[in-house]
Amino acid sequence: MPTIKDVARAANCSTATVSRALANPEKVSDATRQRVAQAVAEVGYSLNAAARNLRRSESRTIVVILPDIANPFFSEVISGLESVAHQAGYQVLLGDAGHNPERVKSYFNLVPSNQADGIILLTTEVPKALVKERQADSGFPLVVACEYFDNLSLPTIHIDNEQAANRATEYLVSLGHRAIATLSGPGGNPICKDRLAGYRRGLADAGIETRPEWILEGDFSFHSGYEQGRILLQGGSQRPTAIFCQNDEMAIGVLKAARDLEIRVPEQLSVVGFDDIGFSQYCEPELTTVHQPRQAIGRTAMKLLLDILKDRNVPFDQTLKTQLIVRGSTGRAPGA
Amino acid sequence: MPTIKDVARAANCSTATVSRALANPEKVSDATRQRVAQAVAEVGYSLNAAARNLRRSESRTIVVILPDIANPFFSEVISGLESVAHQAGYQVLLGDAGHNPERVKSYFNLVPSNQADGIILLTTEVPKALVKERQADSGFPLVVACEYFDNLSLPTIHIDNEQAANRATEYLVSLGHRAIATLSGPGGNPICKDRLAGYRRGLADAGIETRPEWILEGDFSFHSGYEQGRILLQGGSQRPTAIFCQNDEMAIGVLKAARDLEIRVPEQLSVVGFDDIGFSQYCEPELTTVHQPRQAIGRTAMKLLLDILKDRNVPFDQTLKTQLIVRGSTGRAPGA
DNA sequence: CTGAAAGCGCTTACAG
DNA sequence: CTGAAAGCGCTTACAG
Repeated sequence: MPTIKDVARAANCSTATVSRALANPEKVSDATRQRVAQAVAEVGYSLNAAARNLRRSESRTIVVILPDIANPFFSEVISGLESVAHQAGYQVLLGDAGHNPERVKSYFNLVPSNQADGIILLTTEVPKALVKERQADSGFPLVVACEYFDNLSLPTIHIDNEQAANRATEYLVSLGHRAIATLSGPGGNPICKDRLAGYRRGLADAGIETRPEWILEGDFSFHSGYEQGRILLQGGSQRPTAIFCQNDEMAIGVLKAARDLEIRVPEQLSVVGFDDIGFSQYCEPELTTVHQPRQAIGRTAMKLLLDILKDRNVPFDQTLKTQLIVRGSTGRAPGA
Repeated sequence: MPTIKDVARAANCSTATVSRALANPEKVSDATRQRVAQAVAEVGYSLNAAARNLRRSESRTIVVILPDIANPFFSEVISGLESVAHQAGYQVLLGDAGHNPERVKSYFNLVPSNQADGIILLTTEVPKALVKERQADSGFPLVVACEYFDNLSLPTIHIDNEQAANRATEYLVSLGHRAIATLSGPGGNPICKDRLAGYRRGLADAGIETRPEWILEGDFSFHSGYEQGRILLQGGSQRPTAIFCQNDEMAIGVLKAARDLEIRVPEQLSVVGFDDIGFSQYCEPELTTVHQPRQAIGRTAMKLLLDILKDRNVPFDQTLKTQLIVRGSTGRAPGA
């Protein structure tokens, strides 16, 4: 591989000048700049990033840690993250945590090892100690998005999960439903607790008592939605007329369970999801769901991290707006 | 950040010894190894990867270029790629091409700039010149998977697209269908041409003439499946009784078009997809489709690339097996 | 088994 | 506007 020395020789100048011509063209005369450009082409030079990173002690790389690359929720968040990063001259390294704490640890280690300048965390399924030592005052460039940690001080981009879940529940109430079940995500997750709280408040405000057997927990997968949906729909004396699911995949699993049990949606059962993934418009019936501004979440999170890296004074956390999208999976309660 | 010097001081030895203790523990005495380990913990050392990369001129990073991160087909391929890479001590940098040739160029540039050791290409939507100069004999470590380039000599992992499409078509014929349409992916893509060829051969072998108006092209999205599905299903004098789609998302779009037009699947229309994405079991009805061994494709591709990097003698390209999965979206032809 | 020393390819403060 | 030189933090061939 040709190095900066080869370019300098070909351009008949020093390596310092080549470096300047490439990184700060305005610090160099027109003639020199042109000679260098030509020499670069001539010898087929490309800058050795390892050397630059070592010298500058920065990598212009941001690591984004995902819980699971297969989750369709994240694709648009990533697209938002990447657009801002690339514009600012940063690359994005996507790290799939794959429910593996060791892997997460090794992604975090990319920062002290000078392979990444900062981290965006899209999951809270990480060793707690790892994050505790890296709160805002530690100087570790870390931004959390989509989810958040209880009782930790970390810059975070999120939505108002309690409010969004509450609106969804209120909407079901407004359709005359009173037998409203819910399917939560993993119970330890703060956003799941918030969504559950929003559901509870929605029922309480309508004077409806919650039933423990109508509050089930899944793991955000199609499959768990299907399994828990079957339990809700064929168990016990009374059947719910509506189910609020904490994400779209589980809601789509519930739709399938209803189909298997020959329960018609929305005539006999209303189903609401959360996220508005692309697929929610292609299931049968189309899914009523809470739309999250996923692009914007990604863009805002990356902006925040880049601002932190530049030591700019930035808003510590930001809450973005959601919107309930009404489609075919919800209707008036039977007999209402 | 503490450096190797700080560790050497704390362990009362040279930096060379520290380096050895960390990278080749067997080259160092037990006592020294322990002193170094303790010193590392004491000063909170972590190796500067930029310095190591510069010195070794390798990055232990593989870049995987995806056409579009939102495409659910790739998640499992990636998981296969990552598992092999991590085991071998490599990281994976996922690059979203986003239909942007400039971005692809910059990903390729990571290799000469010493930020990546090799590239795995999961799309052929890249500037042709970029690949032409990097064929097998160029020494550029590049492996293509899932897709391939016509007339270029590049190590490739793929399936037999012609055969898989042919089997799917034969299956429809065996159900008594003779009015079989197809929905292709982007026509310039070699794998799409192969699948189309398999379809044509299936019809020819059954003595059925192809009809140009029954060979439509989409872009692999839900939406294009829906649009083209409507055209196939409401156009002209005769309606096809079966549609073979070149991926699952388009097939799911076709299912929706059929629903809108009140055409019952599979009673009045059979639909076959390709890929077997997770969603194909949760649409209504469940999709008959060609299963691709996505994990295995990923694993095999990464193994091949790592072998190439180690200069091992390796099979140049490998074809993995597919399987037709019969589900609820196909049935006997009406009146057959 | 260990150390002194060279060198990977850049960038940048300093001097002119 | 340009160059000489130091130095970023490692690894490794060489010598002992």
